[in-house]
Amino acid sequence: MAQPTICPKFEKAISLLSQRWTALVVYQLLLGTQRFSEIQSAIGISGKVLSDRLKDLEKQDIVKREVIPDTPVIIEYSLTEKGRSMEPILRTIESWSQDWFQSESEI
Amino acid sequence: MAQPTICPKFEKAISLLSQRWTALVVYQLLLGTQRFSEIQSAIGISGKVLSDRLKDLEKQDIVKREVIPDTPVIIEYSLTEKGRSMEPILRTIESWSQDWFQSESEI
DNA sequence: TTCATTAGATTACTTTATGTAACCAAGTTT
DNA sequence: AAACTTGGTTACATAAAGTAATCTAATGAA
Repeated sequence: MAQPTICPKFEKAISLLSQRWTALVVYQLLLGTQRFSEIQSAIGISGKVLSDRLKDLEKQDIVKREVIPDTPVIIEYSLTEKGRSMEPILRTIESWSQDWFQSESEI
Repeated sequence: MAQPTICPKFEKAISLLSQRWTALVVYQLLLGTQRFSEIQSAIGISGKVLSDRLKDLEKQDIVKREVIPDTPVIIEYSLTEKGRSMEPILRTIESWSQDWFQSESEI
């Protein structure tokens, strides 16, 4: 029984998206350029994990990190073209969640 | 600075999809009803975690479990309507992955 | 000069998730 | 009875994520 193997590109995408916080960080940056602490307080992620995720996402060319010499230094994060290209994925999830999940108040 | 809070429905969907293996299990079941061992060998997941995931997905009404009294017993897993409604999400990820990821052989 | 402040990040440590491999149940064949 | 089968579970090891304290480098207050 030769199982059709799962496409490696698809697997890479899935493994990226199934890493905790990744999708929420990208979703948050769809709103525009943000600083470390803005992302942190918006999605409620710990500094340690946000730092890890942003490094991963930078390495994968999804997020761009820009250092602005001010005092204290300002670091701005934004989506690259590849990052922005993920918008349809997030929108599809968003719309599915509206159709199929109840809000707490409806329970 | 009142941060707009992230929608709870969306957060639920994201937390479901960012659980390792969940998306791949659903993707696999889009091909049709399958048995435990078929899913297992198709996506390379351990029995323990597959068992956990299927229980979660059943509880969330995404997967249906059917016991067929044969010998040894046959257990068939399939998607519910809610499960099938996730297809657009998987297809969007699939298409994004084709556009933005290199296959190993292209590196 | 010394101290406190700041944003971004790291470190040490705890808790949770996942992986591995051995084992179990119940019916069947040998 | 012993061995085989599928769909699990269990015990244990490793990896990932959470928490809280700490670091750095520039600056301004005391």
